[in-house]
Amino acid sequence: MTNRIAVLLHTPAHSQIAGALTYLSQDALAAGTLVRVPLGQRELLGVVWDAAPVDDASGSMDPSKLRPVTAALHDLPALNAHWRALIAFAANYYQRSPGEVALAALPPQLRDLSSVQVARRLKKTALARAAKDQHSSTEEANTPPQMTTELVALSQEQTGAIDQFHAHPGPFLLFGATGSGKTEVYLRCCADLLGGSDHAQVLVMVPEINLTPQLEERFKARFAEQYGPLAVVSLHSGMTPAQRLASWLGAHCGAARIVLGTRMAVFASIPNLKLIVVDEEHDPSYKSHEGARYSARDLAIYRGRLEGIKVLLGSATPSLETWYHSRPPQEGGRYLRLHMPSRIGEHAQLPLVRRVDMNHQPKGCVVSPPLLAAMMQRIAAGEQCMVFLNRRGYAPVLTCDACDWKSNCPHCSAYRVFHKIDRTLRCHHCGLTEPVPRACPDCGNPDITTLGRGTERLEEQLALLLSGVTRPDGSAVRIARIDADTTRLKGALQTQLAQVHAGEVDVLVGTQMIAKGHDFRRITLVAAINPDGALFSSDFRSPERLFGLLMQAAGRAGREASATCRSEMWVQTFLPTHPLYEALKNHDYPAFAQSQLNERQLAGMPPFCFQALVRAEARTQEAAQAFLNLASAASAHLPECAALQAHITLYPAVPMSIQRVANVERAQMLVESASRTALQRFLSAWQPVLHDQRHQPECKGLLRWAVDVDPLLI
DNA sequence: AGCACGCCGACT
DNA sequence: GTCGGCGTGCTC
Repeated sequence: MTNRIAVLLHTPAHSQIAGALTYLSQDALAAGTLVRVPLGQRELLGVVWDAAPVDDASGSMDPSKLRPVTAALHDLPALNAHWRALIAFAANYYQRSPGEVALAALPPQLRDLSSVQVARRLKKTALARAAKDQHSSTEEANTPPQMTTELVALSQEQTGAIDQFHAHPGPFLLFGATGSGKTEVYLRCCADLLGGSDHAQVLVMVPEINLTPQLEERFKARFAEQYGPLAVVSLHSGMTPAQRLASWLGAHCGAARIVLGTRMAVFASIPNLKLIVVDEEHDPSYKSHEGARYSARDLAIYRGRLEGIKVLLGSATPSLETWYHSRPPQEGGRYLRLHMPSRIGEHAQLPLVRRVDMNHQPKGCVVSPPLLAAMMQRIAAGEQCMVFLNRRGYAPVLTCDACDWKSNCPHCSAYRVFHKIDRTLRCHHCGLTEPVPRACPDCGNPDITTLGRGTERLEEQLALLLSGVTRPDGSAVRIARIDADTTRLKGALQTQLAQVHAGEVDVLVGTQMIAKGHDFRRITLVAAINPDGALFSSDFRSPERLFGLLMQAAGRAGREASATCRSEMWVQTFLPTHPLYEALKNHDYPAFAQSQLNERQLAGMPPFCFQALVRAEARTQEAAQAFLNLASAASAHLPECAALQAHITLYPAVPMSIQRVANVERAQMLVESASRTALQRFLSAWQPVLHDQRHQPECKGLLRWAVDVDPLLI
């Protein structure tokens, strides 16, 4: 037992065991080797870490207390230096322990399997690989590759983008309008790099795989043929543990040439990685909301630089951060912008954006008369309409006219939403569901009325408003609704989408769920019922998200619209001259982005500053805020923090916008700096101070806290 | 993070 | 008398 081995385990960022723990081993185990080790009463999976300096924490520990490694998973190749560097960076940047990040990046089932079981799974993968090799060699022998893949002709813009991709090191922003053929560019870039060397692998990330089955299908269709069915694997949380393990092993052992996944895939072990594609890079689901709050898009950029490979981000409405990074190089831009402004196809016109000034419509109307008339016309012509409203349920609040009672949630600082279908009041934050009371619980008044409207009520209202309209064959209008309520059951979304595609629906009502990723070719009219809310939000990223959503929704419209009848995007608004809608009308993302960037620069907001948020949850709001404010004050007494004070702004603790969820009080504190490194150094030095505040008497009732670096929601 | 140990309230 | 709440502390 001569070798001392540093091992990462799933342990939290502070406490006394945040770093690697030291174990003894007969053999010298290479860094990246997976091992099973004892910790207290348990046996855990660990990753052998790069040798620590001699005087690390274990140096001060009694050597006789060191315990031996139980077993090493020698059948599994060690995780390589690039992977370890990515884990180390992510842990450091997002203020978590390397052990937590490393172990969370491995398939969960690996934790439960013995070394023998792992060897068995691996053999399966190896056999599969052998079968695949045979498959591809016979393919190659029998048919030349160009015969097996039907390549569509590229547009001039696509060719230009691909040429630039090859000529430059990247990273790239593929800024392409909806329908400009971004996916084909991804496919070509992947194909080119996969063909460049025998074992090359690519990683393709998508926001949510269940929302983009079309992309997955296209990649499978294109590459399974060429490299065998096992060469394309998926990696996302919807998979069973066994599937995830199989995919992960495929990627790790090199059999999988194309790894397709959600944000978690950025941590996959892909030894011969040559390219990372991040589709819809602006999508907020690339940011993790629990555990280490990482941004998979940002880590993709880092990983690309680390491995010396290309990274291709794609979007029609990039995040302002990415847009800013892709400004011209002479202005300091670090990403190369590849522009594809045109839609492909015969009737490739962008939809006409029409703004309805709701100030001049009948008071209280939901669907304005001109929009209703336009929808009727489309339905009569046999075309489809899509209407969206970002609120599900029937009405967001119930209220008593007599005493001003409102349908508050007893456990959250939010209203419970009225769902007419089962006459319940449901809290969308804690899930509490109760039947609607017969009368006002406070004063007994039987007249309880609804305030506002959700998709359920909109669907009902549209059914009424459109009841007199008939389709070309004389039958009645068919209305369908898609939101989190109608798609709760597994597979329900796919079924409902199929109905829309099959033309069994004339009017589709839904939340923003329907605006994302789906290609409804027969829809020629898209309408946003009440999008103004985002313009008044306290979240400075709201306009950016709204613009993206409306652009995306507009992109749904009318890829099959006839030349004589152009497709339309309708926006009902009380602010028709707002610059956001002005830019939308012109389909001018660059103008919108520039105006937003100007505002952000003036206000000193990201990307012109860097932020971190400390969130605290406690039994009482006082305890949550006391914890944050005490930690803030204590930082002044810590030399490392005090030295950075000039570059750091610490804001006072404030309640979160939804202050209480499930009887837990929530508060947050913003930390800001013009320098990313200053913020990083501050947070690292501050971490132990934050941890120590737990013991203060004022913090009694504190439940948990977490640091969120580069938060999306402020 | 788990999992012990440990010390106070309502039940077989 | 025990079952069980979660508060503190420890794990190489």
